[in-house]
Parts: sequence; structure tokens; C-alpha cells
Amino acid sequence: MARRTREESEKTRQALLQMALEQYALHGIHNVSLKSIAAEAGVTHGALYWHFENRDDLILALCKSITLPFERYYLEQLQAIDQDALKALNAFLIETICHIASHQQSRQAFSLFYARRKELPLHAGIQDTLADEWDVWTGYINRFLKQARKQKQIAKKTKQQCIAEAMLSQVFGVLAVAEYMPEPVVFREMASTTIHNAIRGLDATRCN
Amino acid sequence: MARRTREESEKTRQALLQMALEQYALHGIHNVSLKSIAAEAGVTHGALYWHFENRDDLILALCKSITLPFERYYLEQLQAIDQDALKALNAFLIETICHIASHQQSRQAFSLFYARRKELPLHAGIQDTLADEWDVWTGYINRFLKQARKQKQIAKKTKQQCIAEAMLSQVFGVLAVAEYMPEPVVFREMASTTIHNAIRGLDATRCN
Amino acid sequence: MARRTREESEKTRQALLQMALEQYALHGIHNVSLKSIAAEAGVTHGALYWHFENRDDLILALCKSITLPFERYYLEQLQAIDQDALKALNAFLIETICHIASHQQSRQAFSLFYARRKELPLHAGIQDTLADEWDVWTGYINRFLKQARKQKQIAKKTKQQCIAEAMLSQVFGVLAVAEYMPEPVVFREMASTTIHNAIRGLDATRCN
Amino acid sequence: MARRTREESEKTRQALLQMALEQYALHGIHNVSLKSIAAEAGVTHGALYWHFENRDDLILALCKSITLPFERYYLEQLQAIDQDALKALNAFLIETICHIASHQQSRQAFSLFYARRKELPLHAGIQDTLADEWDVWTGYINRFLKQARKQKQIAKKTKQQCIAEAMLSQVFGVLAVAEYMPEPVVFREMASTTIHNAIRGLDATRCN
DNA sequence: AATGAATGAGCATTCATTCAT
DNA sequence: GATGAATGAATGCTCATTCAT
Repeated sequence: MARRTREESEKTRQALLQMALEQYALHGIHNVSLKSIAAEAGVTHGALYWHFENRDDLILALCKSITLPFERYYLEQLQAIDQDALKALNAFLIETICHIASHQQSRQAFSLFYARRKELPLHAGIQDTLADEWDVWTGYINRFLKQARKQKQIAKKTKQQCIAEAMLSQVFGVLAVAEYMPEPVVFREMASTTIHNAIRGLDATRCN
Repeated sequence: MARRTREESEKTRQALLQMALEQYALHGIHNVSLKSIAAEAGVTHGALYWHFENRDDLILALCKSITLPFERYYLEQLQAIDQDALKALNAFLIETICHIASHQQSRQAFSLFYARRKELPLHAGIQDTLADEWDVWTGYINRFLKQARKQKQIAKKTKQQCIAEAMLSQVFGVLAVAEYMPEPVVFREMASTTIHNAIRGLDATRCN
Repeated sequence: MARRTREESEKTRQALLQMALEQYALHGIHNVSLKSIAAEAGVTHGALYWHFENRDDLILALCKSITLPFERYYLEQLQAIDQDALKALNAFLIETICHIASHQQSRQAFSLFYARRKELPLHAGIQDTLADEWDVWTGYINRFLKQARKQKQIAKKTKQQCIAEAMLSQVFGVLAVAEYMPEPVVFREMASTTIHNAIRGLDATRCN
Repeated sequence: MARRTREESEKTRQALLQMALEQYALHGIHNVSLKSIAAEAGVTHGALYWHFENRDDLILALCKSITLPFERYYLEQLQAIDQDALKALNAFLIETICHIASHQQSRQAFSLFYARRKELPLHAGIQDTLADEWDVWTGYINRFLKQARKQKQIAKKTKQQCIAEAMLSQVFGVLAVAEYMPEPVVFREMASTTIHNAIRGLDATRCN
């Protein structure tokens, strides 16, 4: 049809990304056709191929266009780190989890890129992008742990990287469980319990 | 040509299940055709339909034929429970995790039924079977927690079911992370660290 | 299993034929598998191949084992033919129609071999058998018409064979319509009306 | 390669419908694959799925795209109805039959939708469409019968609807028989004989 | 920028048939 | 006489991708 303006074109692109995220997160990549994504976005099947080279390219674009709010809460807790590093870490993780759980787009992103991670194409760009994010996030946690060690909240011999990965895997574990129980009130409690407990576990390394 | 005796038939069935598990765990259900499963098992495509009604039925059979070794290590730690419930729980979880991580079939089962859980068909039988197992396993953990409460290792007000689910989700979280790092030596350490830490966290509830 | 007696074997054969007729008449040949026929007959799929060479052979056997009751009512009306040939023809046709419509097996035979005739395999034996029966039945009608001509009930110039075929096609037309209206009471009336009317039409050829 | 313009696309669609009708009428729905229909129409298998959702949808489209010429001859005889209703009815039916029998497309339509009616899918849309046509056609016949009653050609007590259905079933009966004898010359005579006879039968009700 | 048409490879499933036991 | 296992060809259907307009 008529040649659209640059803004309209960008709107179409965004709509496609939005619908892809929604549908993929809900039904899984293999149960959603590009045709249906385009249809939901109000354009035809072929239009999708103007914006993206192919399906992998769409997913890669999706993957790059979305950020889970780790950075935001990391920055928020940076100033608190000097008083009590473990407390700050605790707050950082819980706030991040609760944000993800209560915002639709983050939830969908988690669903697609983490709960359904194995469904993703083996496309190098996608896998690398995800791996990079993982590194950034464990980096944040490591920053807290380092300070905690300085503050003698945790034992010296603690293997930081290992702990950091374990903490992060717990974050995703809690979110995964959350997908099966929709009531968000109860959820915050559960997240708190889990993370608190893990932090308490760290804190207790002192004594041992 | 037709397999003649009952044993040969059973062998075919087992081979089909085995290959299905292997391929599905590795590439995902949607990237493996029944034809290729049958071919790997050394029979034609149609033979599969003698043994299973359809793909869902194959997956259901798979799901029922496989057990992660929770029960085994639960029974093993039952006698230790009276001395130190938390220590027994610790051993129970770590042993189970390490067993799963180091035995191919269990690893594959975990991969398919937990890491790839969202890819599974929405078939009621399959989902119910998995839900039942989850209940049994949290049941085991609850048994340890109850005893720990009696032994005053953990606070009275502790929400047991909630903790049990959190523990279990950590088990799967650790295994999920393990899938991305194949060296089993490092792995045992990481599993220990994570679970130890969680248990220590529980233990520390006393003081609060 | 154990070698059965000749009677038992014959029973199996009859059961297979019976079930094939039932299922085929109800759902059509292409919507019923040999496996399901065997299952309904209480034997396995393979047993069918002991009694019949293949599917066409089963259908041929079916076709030969079944007779619509034309001959019976033909013989019944033979003595009445000399008094009033058209009246006898009338009775012959109506009785036959009503018999078929009210006896399950005949109904099924009609359904399969006439209403679904085009679904039958192009197997020569089957088509010939059906063609032979058609000839016999028009032969019966012709016998009545010949006598009617002698009795001057119908015009001399009447093309007998042509009329005979038309009468027979009406018989099947009425039965076909009957398949869409299950109440047998109303049906007899409709059959009477149609056939009566046709006979009256013949009778009226005198006047023209 | 893709057909470009709207007209070319419409041509493809028509070709598909045409081939489907031809093949289905000749060999039956269950003996013709969508692949072969597409091949005969000069496109690939998948193109068919652009134009029709699935096989049932194709058959529905076929069913709706085709009209047996009842209406045409009904309108043609409407003016003659006031002189002699039964004569007009006679002409209406014979002309319609002969038209169907001598035009390939109508013959095929009859073959598929009436002689092979039981093979059709149980799809509601298809069955309803056919039922509606049946009602329209008996409606036409009823119109003639009503006038015939007024003109005292047939007895008052005559059950019109019942007669109308019987007449129509005779039309289809004659056409069915015609399928087994391809020479069209002989056929017109047979059709005339049958319908004439039926009309004469009606006419004779006066006397009774 | 986007549409509409078509391709072609792949998949789950069905089923008549075969045959060793 | 009958069973149980397996074959293999065919079928309807889905879908990512291509491309002329």
C-alpha cells in the first residue's frame, strides 16, 4: 500500500515485536506462527519480512529490545552498600524479582528467555546476548559480595563467583515457581522468604 | 520385518522410549520427528504407532517410565533424621542432585521434564503425573522440616510448605545452571555451596 | 491361539461379515478400518486376513452373503398376477420396500450397496454381482408388466424394460429418502403414495 | 512462483474448484488427494491452502459455487402454469433433468453432491447448504401442485409436501440410473417416460 | 513499506498388508 | 486359526520463506 512515514513504520515494527513477545511467551515459539504474529499486529505476513530477515532475526531483535530491571535496582541499592552490603543485596534481589513478577512485559520476557530458554534457536547472536546479560547480573551480585566480605559479613574463603551464580539461579527459580501461582500477594512473601533465607545463610558463614 | 517374540517387542518399545528421551532432551520436542526417533531405534516410523497411540502417549509413557532418585535418597537419610534433621535434609538434597547430574538418564529426564517443561504438551495425564511427583518430593522435604522443628533447629512460626517448595525450586535451579557447565567436579561444589547455604539460612531462623 | 473347531471358525467369519456390514453401512467404507471391524468382532486384525484375502475380498463376500428380499415377495405375488397384474406389482414393490426399511440387516445392505454404491471398490466381482441382482429384479418387474399388457392394463407400445428400470429406481429413491427420516410409520405411507402413484400412472396409459 | 495479479489468483482458485469437482465426482472424495487436485490445477499442494482453509472448506466452496438449473426452468415454466399446471410441472422437471444429464458440470455436481452424498463430510455448512437447496426445489414443485389443485387436476386431499418430495426423489432416481448408461439419446426418453408416468399418476387422482 | 500469492519441505497420523510365531 | 509386531506408502496439514506487484 501507500508508502508510510518513518514513524508509522517504526510503530509497525514495535507492534510486531510486542505481539511476538506476548504470543511466544504464552504459547512457546513452536506453537506460534509468524503469520499469526503479523495478523495480531494488524499487518500481513509478508510485512514482517520487511522488518526482519527471518524468524531468528525477529527473536534476536526481541532479545535485544528487552531488559530485565536488574540495573535499575542495582543503582538504587549502590548507596546503601556501604552501611550493610548483605541488606542491600537482599533489597536489590527482592525488588528486582517483584518488579519482574508484577510487570507484564518483564514477566513475558522472563517467560520467553528464561523459562523457555531451551526453546530458543541455537542462533549464536541470541545465545551470546543472553550470556552477556547473565554475566552483567552476576557482576552486580559480586559487587555486593565483595563489599560484604570487606564488612566481614561473610567468610573470607567464600567462592564469590560460585555464590553469585547460585543467588541468581535462585532468583530465576523463584520466578519460575511464580509462573504456576498467579496471586501476586502471596508471591512477594515467598520471594522474601527464599531470598532472606539465602542471605541469612550467607550471613551465617561468619560463625562456621 | 516383524519382531516375533514378546521380548523382542519389549526391546523395541524400550529402544523407542530411550531414543525419544535422548533426542527430546537434547533438541526439544518440536525439533525431533517421530520418524527420526523410530529410525534411531532401528524400526520404521509406523512401528512406533504399534507401541504408542500418538506422540502425546509416547511422552506420557516416557514421563511414567522415569523416576528421579528422590525416594532412594530420602529412604537413605530417614534413619539419620533423628540425630540432626537439617543435616539429613542437606545430605538428602545434595545426594539427589549429584546423582541426577551424574547419571545420563536422570539428566535427560530433568532436561526434558523440568528444564523444558513448558514445551510439554498440555495433555492432562502428563501434567498431572508431573504435579504428583512434585507433591511427593515436597512431602519428603516437609518430613525433614517437621522433625527439624521438633528438634528446635528452626523457628516454630516457619511456613513449612512454603519453605519446602523453595528448597525444591533451588534443587532445580542448581540443576538448570548445571546444564550450562558440564564439568561435574566443579558442579558438586556448587551444589553443596548452594544447598548448604540454604540450610544454614534455615538454621539461622532460630536466632531471629 | 488354540486351533478352533470348524463351527467356531465359521462363527468368527460371520461375526466379521456382520460387523463389516454394520460399520460400513453406518460410516462408509473409507471411514472404517479393518482393524476396528476385527476389534468389534472380538478378534485381532490379523485374523481377518485368515478368512479373507484382502479388503476387496471381504466386501465381495459381504455382497454375496446378502440378499434383499425381492425374490420372496415376487413369489408371494405370483399367484395374484393373473387376477390383476398391476395390483400384484404394486403389492410386490411396497412389501419389498417396507421389508427392507424395517429390517436392520436389509437396511444396512441397502445403505452400503445402493446408497453408498459409488464408494464400493471398482473390483469386477463386486460390480458384476450387483449388476446381476439388478437384472434379476428388473426381470421380476418385467414379468408383471408383460402380464399387465396382456390384461390390457397398460398400452401396447409401452417400453417395458425402460419402465421396469424406472420402477426399480423409484424403489431405491424412496428408500434413499427414508434414510433421512427415521419414523417408520410415516414411511409406509410415503412409500405407498409414491408407488401407487407410479402404478396409477401406468394404468392411465390405457386412456392416452 | 506466485501468481501476481488478482485475476491470475482468481483463475487459480477456479481451476482448483474445477479440478476438485471433476476428480471428486469421478473417483470419490476419499480416492483423490488434495495434492493431485493441486497438481492438475498446475499449482503446488500448498497453494490450495492459500485459497481454502482445509478440505472441508474446499468442498463447502464447491457446494456453494455450483447450482443445478432448477431455478432457470422453474422461471421458464412459470407463465405456463396458469394454462395447465401439471403440464408445466412435467416440462419443468424433464427440462431440468435433461439439462443436468447433458452438461458436464451439472452432471459432476449431481454425482458428487447427490449420488455420492453419503461420502460428504459431516460438516454442518455443507449439509445445511444441501438441505436448503432441497427445500427450495420442493418449494418449486409445491407451487405447481398448488395451482394444479386449484385447476382441479389433482384431488384436494393430496398431501402436497409428500408428493413434492416423492417427485424430487424421482428426479434424482432417474439421474442416478443415468450414470450407469452414458448414451444421452436413450436417456431423454427414459426420463420422459418416468416423469410423464408420475405426472399421469397424479392426474389420475381425480378419478379416485 | 507492505500485500498477496505461491512454494516446498516436513510432520503426525492412518491403514492395508505381511508374516513369523 | 489366530495373534502380535512391523512395514511402508499415502494423506491432510502447517509454516518459514520468497517474490512480483
